[in-house]
Amino acid sequence: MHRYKILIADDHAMVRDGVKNLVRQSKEYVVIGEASNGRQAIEQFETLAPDLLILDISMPELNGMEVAREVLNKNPLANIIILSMYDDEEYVSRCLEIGVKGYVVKNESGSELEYAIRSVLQGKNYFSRQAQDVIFKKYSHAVTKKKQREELIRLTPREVEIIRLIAEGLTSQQMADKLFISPRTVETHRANLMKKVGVKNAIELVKKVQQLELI
Amino acid sequence: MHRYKILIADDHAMVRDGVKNLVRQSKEYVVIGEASNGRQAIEQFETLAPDLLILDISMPELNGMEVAREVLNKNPLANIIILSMYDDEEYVSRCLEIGVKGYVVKNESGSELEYAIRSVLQGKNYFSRQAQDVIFKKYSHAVTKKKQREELIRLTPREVEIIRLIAEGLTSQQMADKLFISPRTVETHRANLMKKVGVKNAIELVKKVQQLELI
DNA sequence: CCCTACCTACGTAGTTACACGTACGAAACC
DNA sequence: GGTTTCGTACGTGTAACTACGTAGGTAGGG
Repeated sequence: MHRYKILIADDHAMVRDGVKNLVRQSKEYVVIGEASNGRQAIEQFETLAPDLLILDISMPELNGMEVAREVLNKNPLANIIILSMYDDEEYVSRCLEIGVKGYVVKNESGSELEYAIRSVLQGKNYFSRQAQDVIFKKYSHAVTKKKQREELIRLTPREVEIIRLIAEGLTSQQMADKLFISPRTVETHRANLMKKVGVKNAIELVKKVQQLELI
Repeated sequence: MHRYKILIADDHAMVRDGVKNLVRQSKEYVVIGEASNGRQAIEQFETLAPDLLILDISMPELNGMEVAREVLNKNPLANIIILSMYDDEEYVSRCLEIGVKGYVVKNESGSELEYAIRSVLQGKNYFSRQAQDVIFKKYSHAVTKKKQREELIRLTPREVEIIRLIAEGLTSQQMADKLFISPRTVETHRANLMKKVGVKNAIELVKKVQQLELI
């Protein structure tokens, strides 16, 4: 019978034992190795070729994220779950960027990790609720900020139309042809827009608008 | 004893009953009204002034999101939870933008809604796991796409430097002064950048780079 | 009826960007 | 030792943008 091979890296034996116990409950998984620092984790990953690597985020030598980055550099398809004490936004974002498949905050229940393991081995991502929360907050902050700024700078419908075309890279002449107005009118709108937004050329204008529009 | 007043709007009596039952289990809440369409929901909200409005997303007359928008327009501090069959990305995003405090997918367990009610009345937001998932996916897609594209279009360090300055709205002359190089050199870089990225002017260039950089 | 906001349009003059090239030295890579 | 990549630099001509104005018509609200 095939069992998924799991490698655990954490500098606290107690945590490793906890994970081992959890994993042992299911016949589908087997822990084939342990590491207590980042350097070891990388070495063992290469010799043991596990199906899943569970990494504590804080370890001596190399921390979990650094290990993840190195492992994923050589093996982009590696399955990695990060265990962390913190649901720090910076950590979560960076883990996402690095490409780890799971992020579990330690104070969640054990079943959280269990579920994460199952999901990741099925090819899905699993970021625990708290980890998602931080991204969610980031996102909703962005959305509300967007609204606030939209209210600060009020553009007329025509101006919105114009600025979209500017952002698409059209010249005044092209916009004029498209809107059946004089290129001079387009330039007036452009000038008004720049004045409203408080910038001094079209480049900054587009940049500003891009920022307000969605980011 | 003070009880939080709740107004329920859903076109299915069964759902309303379900919610009522759920709410009745706690002495802290009381359902003070029901509506079976969007128009009614708004009217009742204004006459009853509930502490919390639970809105089904699909209703005759006005749907839940439209109701939410109207109510929040007049009363920006209103507490609103949206109930939905779908974890559609579009819905979730729009609800966030509108400013609802909670979004619960109906096939989640009842305790999900219970928790949402509690959270929202405590002043927190609550978007159920599935709803967060869509935002999460959106975000992680963005992150991985960013990485992919970064690899597709490889810029030299100097080019990165130049493009940042372009994005700040500097003219070629200003960049030249800043970098102690000829303005013609700056223009060469600019031209190379436009060629690499595949656009035809600085505006599009900045727009493109903005997109790749974070969104 | 007045006032404000909006869309429209123009003039002049100066600045900047863009397209099309070419070219050379340094460093890195094969 | 050749090739590629990168950063540097220039010329010329056209197109586009920007700054500074002015100004008429229309729709809506007070």
